[in-house]
Amino acid sequence: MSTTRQRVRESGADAGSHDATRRALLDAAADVFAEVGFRQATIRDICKRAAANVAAVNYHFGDKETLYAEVLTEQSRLAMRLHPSPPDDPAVPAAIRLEQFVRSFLQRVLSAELSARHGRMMAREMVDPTRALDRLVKESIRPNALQLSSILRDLAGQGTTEEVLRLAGMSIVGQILFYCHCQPVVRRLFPESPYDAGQLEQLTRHITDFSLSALRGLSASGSPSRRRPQTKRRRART
Amino acid sequence: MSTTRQRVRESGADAGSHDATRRALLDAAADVFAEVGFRQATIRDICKRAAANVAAVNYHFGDKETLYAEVLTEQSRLAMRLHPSPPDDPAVPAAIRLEQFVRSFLQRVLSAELSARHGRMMAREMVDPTRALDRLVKESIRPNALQLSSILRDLAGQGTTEEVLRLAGMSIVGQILFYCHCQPVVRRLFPESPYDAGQLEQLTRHITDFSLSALRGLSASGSPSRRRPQTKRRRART
DNA sequence: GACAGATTCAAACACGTGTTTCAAACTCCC
DNA sequence: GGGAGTTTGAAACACGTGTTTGAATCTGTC
Repeated sequence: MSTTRQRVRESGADAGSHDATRRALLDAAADVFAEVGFRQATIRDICKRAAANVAAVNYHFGDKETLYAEVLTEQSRLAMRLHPSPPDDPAVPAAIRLEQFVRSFLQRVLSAELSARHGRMMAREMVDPTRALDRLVKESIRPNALQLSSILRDLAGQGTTEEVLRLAGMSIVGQILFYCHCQPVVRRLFPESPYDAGQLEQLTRHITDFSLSALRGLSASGSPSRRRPQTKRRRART
Repeated sequence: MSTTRQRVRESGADAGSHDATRRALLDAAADVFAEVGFRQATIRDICKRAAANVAAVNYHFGDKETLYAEVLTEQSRLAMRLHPSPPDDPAVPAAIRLEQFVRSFLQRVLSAELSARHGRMMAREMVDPTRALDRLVKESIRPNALQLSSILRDLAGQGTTEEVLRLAGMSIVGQILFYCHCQPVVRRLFPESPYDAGQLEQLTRHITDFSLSALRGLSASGSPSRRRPQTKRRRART
């Protein structure tokens, strides 16, 4: 088992032991935070993996929370750099842009080359937020939501209200995040599910098709939301 | 601030102080586990809310994990009793059964009268599983998944493969769970979102419409999954 | 009322946590 | 090579954790 520190130091680019230790800490911390979350992660575990002393975190970052914040933004930028959202190019058909949006989103949160670190950390932030969530929303979640809105606006019919667009956006993001947030359950329900690149591509196509098909139907059924008179609310009677 | 214990004792039905303490512990534990999760919850906090001694948990339940397991199944059964899944009645149109499935699911995980305890605990189990997850999958998640499959089988066209049914099911559950798992984000993106009974009903209708519309499209487009030749994989450039 | 058993209680135990301390080792520059 | 400044290291600190202990109190029964 080679420590992160060794990997960093052997990989050349050793700009002094200060930066090497800092790098090793960031890498080890990314693994640990993704595996067990901010609160459950221990500085001792991180430092052991980075082959650094327990005091290293406080020396280089001040405290655990600052280290976490740096890891979070670094992983977020890394994921966005490796799998960027599609450009907002009006020349590209909106359906294609939606597919690209879904694909890049899925890859950011699930692709193996990132060990799904970003996705796991995001999932934890949503279910069990830390003080870092506000910045995360501002810097990466909200921009993403706005981009999806813009794609959906192009896709939907003229009469579609902002509210329907918002709901449709959440339906799409919900489908994507399901595979990220519920991975332990999906693996138990469908043990044959590989969660590899091939399946990611299959998921991309399914979510895109499912959502495009849904949007076509919603546009076709027109704007009035007063439909379905047959079902009164809550009339289950066994 | 009245403690759970007081509430229990004042509410009559005091079948001896043993059972009263046990009940108070279960209630307090449900609140705490839902608020901060199994690992972050402390026995001292639970006992303080239950107005019981620190040793009470070990005396009545053995240890923290056993208490957690009991809370989990109790809350799960409570949610299922208050908002049961629709019966598998072939006389009811599948579209209606889907709507009832979505509504009861949303109510189980989000409705205020349960303080969304069940939903929060489930969300935590999925993102950060404990040893209780296996039983949860076996006793409540898998049966639910099977019921959804049965509804979808009735809804989809004849040629629909098991795999497409599975994917569609996950698309639907993903939409439902999004509002549960991502509540902190949704509240930040849309501060006006009330998360009340009215919105639950609106969500029920949206998710049902969206999904029915999607399924109609998928059935119509036929079984062959080899479509969309125009987009080669990963050709983003820029 | 007295006794056995059940229940509660304050205190303690053993351990793990984030953080701090300060001396030792190292680095860099002259 | 020496010394200032940086970085590391082992140890300790203060606190919070789940669990245990054994005495005190309560409960029901004769």
